[in-house]
Amino acid sequence: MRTPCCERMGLKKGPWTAEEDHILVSHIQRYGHGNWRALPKQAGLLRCGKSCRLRWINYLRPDIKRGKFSKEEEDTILKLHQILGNRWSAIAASLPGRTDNEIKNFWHTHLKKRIEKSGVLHNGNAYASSHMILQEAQDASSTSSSVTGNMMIANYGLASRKNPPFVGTGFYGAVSSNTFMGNHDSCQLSEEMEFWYNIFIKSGQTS
DNA sequence: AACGCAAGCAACCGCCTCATC
DNA sequence: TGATGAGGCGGTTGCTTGCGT
Repeated sequence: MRTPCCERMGLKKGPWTAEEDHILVSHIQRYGHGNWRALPKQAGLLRCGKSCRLRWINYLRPDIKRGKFSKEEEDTILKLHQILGNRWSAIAASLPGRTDNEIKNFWHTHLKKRIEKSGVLHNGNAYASSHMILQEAQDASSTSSSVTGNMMIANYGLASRKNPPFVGTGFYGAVSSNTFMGNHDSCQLSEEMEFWYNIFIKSGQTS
Protein backbone atom coordinates (compact mmCIF):
# COMPACT_ATOMS: atom_id res chain seq x y z
CA MET A 1 0.00 0.00 0.00
CA ARG A 2 1.47 3.31 -1.13
CA THR A 3 1.37 6.37 1.04
CA PRO A 4 -0.34 9.26 -0.71
CA CYS A 5 2.10 12.06 -1.37
CA CYS A 6 -0.27 14.53 0.23
CA GLU A 7 0.01 12.82 3.58
CA ARG A 8 3.46 14.21 4.12
CA MET A 9 3.54 16.42 7.18
CA GLY A 10 3.11 20.12 6.78
CA LEU A 11 1.59 20.17 3.32
CA LYS A 12 -1.20 22.64 2.86
CA LYS A 13 -4.62 21.65 1.58
CA GLY A 14 -7.74 23.52 0.57
CA PRO A 15 -8.28 26.58 -1.60
CA TRP A 16 -5.29 28.22 -3.22
CA THR A 17 -4.36 31.79 -2.34
CA ALA A 18 -3.46 34.44 -4.91
CA GLU A 19 0.10 34.36 -3.65
CA GLU A 20 0.39 30.61 -4.15
CA ASP A 21 -1.05 30.98 -7.63
CA HIS A 22 1.50 33.63 -8.44
CA ILE A 23 4.38 31.50 -7.18
CA LEU A 24 3.22 28.49 -9.16
CA VAL A 25 2.65 30.42 -12.37
CA SER A 26 5.97 32.22 -12.28
CA HIS A 27 7.85 29.03 -11.47
CA ILE A 28 6.26 27.12 -14.35
CA GLN A 29 6.76 30.01 -16.75
CA ARG A 30 10.41 30.15 -15.81
CA TYR A 31 11.32 26.47 -15.44
CA GLY A 32 8.40 24.48 -16.85
CA HIS A 33 6.94 21.54 -14.97
CA GLY A 34 9.23 18.64 -15.70
CA ASN A 35 8.60 16.90 -12.41
CA TRP A 36 5.41 17.69 -10.56
CA ARG A 37 6.50 16.04 -7.35
CA ALA A 38 9.68 18.05 -7.17
CA LEU A 39 8.04 21.28 -8.30
CA PRO A 40 6.48 22.46 -5.04
CA LYS A 41 9.77 22.09 -3.21
CA GLN A 42 11.68 23.91 -5.93
CA ALA A 43 9.06 26.67 -6.08
CA GLY A 44 8.80 26.97 -2.31
CA LEU A 45 5.18 25.88 -2.10
CA LEU A 46 3.78 23.85 0.76
CA ARG A 47 1.63 21.79 -1.58
CA CYS A 48 1.90 18.31 -2.98
CA GLY A 49 2.76 17.87 -6.63
CA LYS A 50 -0.66 16.55 -7.49
CA SER A 51 -2.30 19.62 -6.07
CA CYS A 52 0.04 21.89 -8.08
CA ARG A 53 -0.62 19.96 -11.26
CA LEU A 54 -4.38 20.13 -10.77
CA ARG A 55 -4.30 23.84 -10.01
CA TRP A 56 -2.22 24.55 -13.09
CA ILE A 57 -4.24 22.36 -15.45
CA ASN A 58 -7.68 23.36 -14.24
CA TYR A 59 -7.21 27.00 -13.40
CA LEU A 60 -3.88 28.70 -14.07
CA ARG A 61 -2.96 27.48 -17.53
CA PRO A 62 -2.88 30.47 -19.90
CA ASP A 63 -5.00 28.81 -22.59
CA ILE A 64 -7.94 28.10 -20.29
CA LYS A 65 -11.23 29.32 -21.70
CA ARG A 66 -13.53 30.39 -18.90
CA GLY A 67 -17.17 31.30 -18.90
CA LYS A 68 -20.31 29.72 -20.23
CA PHE A 69 -20.24 26.78 -22.60
CA SER A 70 -21.44 27.59 -26.11
CA LYS A 71 -24.18 25.65 -27.83
CA GLU A 72 -21.58 24.01 -30.07
CA GLU A 73 -19.54 22.96 -27.06
CA GLU A 74 -22.63 21.51 -25.39
CA ASP A 75 -23.46 19.53 -28.52
CA THR A 76 -19.92 18.22 -28.76
CA ILE A 77 -19.95 17.14 -25.13
CA LEU A 78 -23.28 15.39 -25.55
CA LYS A 79 -22.21 13.55 -28.67
CA LEU A 80 -18.83 12.55 -27.33
CA HIS A 81 -20.32 11.44 -24.04
CA GLN A 82 -22.61 9.10 -25.92
CA ILE A 83 -19.53 7.52 -27.49
CA LEU A 84 -16.97 7.69 -24.74
CA GLY A 85 -19.00 7.68 -21.57
CA ASN A 86 -17.40 9.45 -18.63
CA ARG A 87 -14.00 9.79 -20.28
CA TRP A 88 -13.75 13.47 -19.53
CA SER A 89 -10.15 13.94 -20.56
CA ALA A 90 -10.88 12.45 -23.98
CA ILE A 91 -13.88 14.71 -24.34
CA ALA A 92 -11.82 17.70 -23.19
CA ALA A 93 -9.28 16.97 -25.93
CA SER A 94 -11.91 17.97 -28.47
CA LEU A 95 -12.78 21.22 -26.70
CA PRO A 96 -9.79 23.57 -26.79
CA GLY A 97 -9.46 25.62 -23.63
CA ARG A 98 -11.81 23.45 -21.60
CA THR A 99 -10.57 21.13 -18.87
CA ASP A 100 -11.79 17.67 -18.00
CA ASN A 101 -12.81 18.91 -14.58
CA GLU A 102 -14.81 21.76 -16.04
CA ILE A 103 -16.57 19.47 -18.48
CA LYS A 104 -17.25 16.94 -15.75
CA ASN A 105 -18.78 19.63 -13.54
CA PHE A 106 -20.80 21.00 -16.42
CA TRP A 107 -22.08 17.55 -17.21
CA HIS A 108 -23.17 16.83 -13.67
CA THR A 109 -24.77 20.22 -13.10
CA HIS A 110 -26.42 20.85 -16.45
CA LEU A 111 -26.32 18.24 -19.18
CA LYS A 112 -26.99 15.13 -17.12
CA LYS A 113 -30.21 16.53 -15.75
CA ARG A 114 -31.27 17.77 -19.16
CA ILE A 115 -30.67 14.38 -20.71
CA GLU A 116 -32.38 12.51 -17.92
CA LYS A 117 -35.38 14.75 -18.41
CA SER A 118 -35.47 14.23 -22.14
CA GLY A 119 -34.97 10.48 -21.71
CA VAL A 120 -32.02 10.17 -24.07
CA LEU A 121 -29.78 8.46 -21.53
CA HIS A 122 -31.80 5.30 -21.27
CA ASN A 123 -30.04 2.50 -23.06
CA GLY A 124 -29.84 -0.27 -20.50
CA ASN A 125 -28.57 -2.66 -23.12
CA ALA A 126 -25.73 -0.47 -24.29
CA TYR A 127 -22.96 -2.76 -23.14
CA ALA A 128 -24.33 -5.76 -24.94
CA SER A 129 -24.80 -3.63 -28.02
CA SER A 130 -21.20 -2.51 -27.84
CA HIS A 131 -19.94 -6.06 -28.17
CA MET A 132 -22.04 -6.55 -31.22
CA ILE A 133 -20.70 -3.33 -32.64
CA LEU A 134 -17.13 -4.39 -31.87
CA GLN A 135 -17.65 -7.66 -33.67
CA GLU A 136 -19.10 -5.83 -36.62
CA ALA A 137 -16.28 -3.35 -36.58
CA GLN A 138 -13.71 -6.14 -36.54
CA ASP A 139 -15.44 -7.75 -39.46
CA ALA A 140 -15.53 -4.49 -41.34
CA SER A 141 -11.89 -3.86 -40.55
CA SER A 142 -10.63 -7.30 -41.50
CA THR A 143 -12.61 -7.64 -44.67
CA SER A 144 -12.26 -4.21 -46.17
CA SER A 145 -9.87 -2.30 -43.91
CA SER A 146 -12.44 0.45 -44.02
CA VAL A 147 -12.07 3.66 -42.09
CA THR A 148 -15.29 2.80 -40.32
CA GLY A 149 -14.04 -0.47 -38.98
CA ASN A 150 -10.70 0.87 -37.86
CA MET A 151 -12.28 3.89 -36.29
CA MET A 152 -14.76 1.83 -34.39
CA ILE A 153 -12.06 -0.47 -33.09
CA ALA A 154 -9.99 2.53 -32.06
CA ASN A 155 -13.02 3.94 -30.40
CA TYR A 156 -13.75 0.71 -28.60
CA GLY A 157 -10.23 0.70 -27.24
CA LEU A 158 -10.65 4.26 -26.10
CA ALA A 159 -13.80 3.53 -24.23
CA SER A 160 -12.68 0.34 -22.61
CA ARG A 161 -10.73 1.62 -19.64
CA LYS A 162 -13.46 1.69 -17.05
CA ASN A 163 -16.76 2.45 -18.60
CA PRO A 164 -18.84 0.39 -20.93
CA PRO A 165 -18.50 2.01 -24.33
CA PHE A 166 -21.28 3.28 -26.55
CA VAL A 167 -23.56 4.39 -23.78
CA GLY A 168 -26.66 5.79 -25.35
CA THR A 169 -27.62 5.85 -28.96
CA GLY A 170 -25.50 8.56 -30.53
CA PHE A 171 -22.60 6.80 -32.17
CA TYR A 172 -24.58 3.67 -32.67
CA GLY A 173 -27.35 5.60 -34.29
CA ALA A 174 -25.08 7.87 -36.24
CA VAL A 175 -22.76 5.26 -37.67
CA SER A 176 -23.62 1.66 -37.10
CA SER A 177 -27.26 1.78 -38.05
CA ASN A 178 -26.39 3.39 -41.33
CA THR A 179 -23.34 1.30 -41.99
CA PHE A 180 -24.41 -2.12 -40.87
CA MET A 181 -28.15 -2.22 -40.82
CA GLY A 182 -28.63 -1.43 -44.43
CA ASN A 183 -30.36 1.86 -43.80
CA HIS A 184 -28.51 3.95 -46.34
CA ASP A 185 -28.55 7.65 -46.47
CA SER A 186 -25.14 8.20 -47.93
CA CYS A 187 -25.18 11.98 -47.72
CA GLN A 188 -26.07 12.06 -44.04
CA LEU A 189 -23.73 9.18 -43.37
CA SER A 190 -20.73 10.90 -44.84
CA GLU A 191 -21.44 14.06 -42.87
CA GLU A 192 -21.74 12.09 -39.67
CA MET A 193 -18.61 10.14 -40.46
CA GLU A 194 -16.74 13.30 -41.19
CA PHE A 195 -17.90 14.80 -37.93
CA TRP A 196 -16.70 11.87 -35.86
CA TYR A 197 -13.59 11.39 -37.90
CA ASN A 198 -12.63 15.02 -37.37
CA ILE A 199 -13.28 14.69 -33.69
CA PHE A 200 -10.88 11.79 -33.38
CA ILE A 201 -8.30 13.19 -35.72
CA LYS A 202 -8.41 16.46 -33.82
CA SER A 203 -7.86 14.79 -30.49
CA GLY A 204 -5.09 12.64 -31.94
CA GLN A 205 -6.63 9.45 -30.71
CA THR A 206 -7.13 7.40 -33.78
CA SER A 207 -5.06 4.28 -34.06
C1' DA B 1 -33.33 40.20 7.81
C1' DA B 2 -32.69 35.45 8.62
C1' DC B 3 -32.86 30.94 7.41
C1' DG B 4 -32.81 26.75 4.50
C1' DC B 5 -31.97 24.62 0.32
C1' DA B 6 -29.99 23.71 -4.14
C1' DA B 7 -26.67 24.64 -7.68
C1' DG B 8 -22.02 25.43 -9.10
C1' DC B 9 -17.37 24.71 -8.78
C1' DA B 10 -12.62 23.99 -6.88
C1' DA B 11 -10.06 20.66 -4.89
C1' DC B 12 -9.06 16.12 -2.85
C1' DC B 13 -8.88 11.01 -2.93
C1' DG B 14 -7.91 6.70 -4.58
C1' DC B 15 -7.15 3.90 -8.40
C1' DC B 16 -5.03 2.83 -12.89
C1' DT B 17 -1.40 2.91 -16.35
C1' DC B 18 3.07 3.34 -17.84
C1' DA B 19 8.01 3.92 -17.44
C1' DT B 20 12.03 2.72 -15.09
C1' DC B 21 15.00 -0.06 -12.40
C1' DT C 1 9.77 -10.10 -14.38
C1' DG C 2 8.16 -8.00 -10.43
C1' DA C 3 8.50 -3.72 -7.57
C1' DT C 4 8.24 1.02 -7.35
C1' DG C 5 7.41 5.82 -8.50
C1' DA C 6 5.19 9.40 -11.10
C1' DG C 7 1.57 11.16 -13.91
C1' DG C 8 -3.08 11.04 -15.16
C1' DC C 9 -7.92 10.17 -14.63
C1' DG C 10 -12.70 9.83 -12.82
C1' DG C 11 -15.47 9.94 -8.68
C1' DT C 12 -16.59 12.42 -4.86
C1' DT C 13 -16.62 15.93 -1.32
C1' DG C 14 -17.35 20.17 0.73
C1' DC C 15 -17.32 25.15 0.48
C1' DT C 16 -19.45 29.25 -1.60
C1' DT C 17 -23.08 31.61 -3.65
C1' DG C 18 -27.63 32.63 -5.13
C1' DC C 19 -32.43 32.20 -4.61
C1' DG C 20 -36.87 31.36 -2.48
C1' DT C 21 -39.61 31.60 1.65
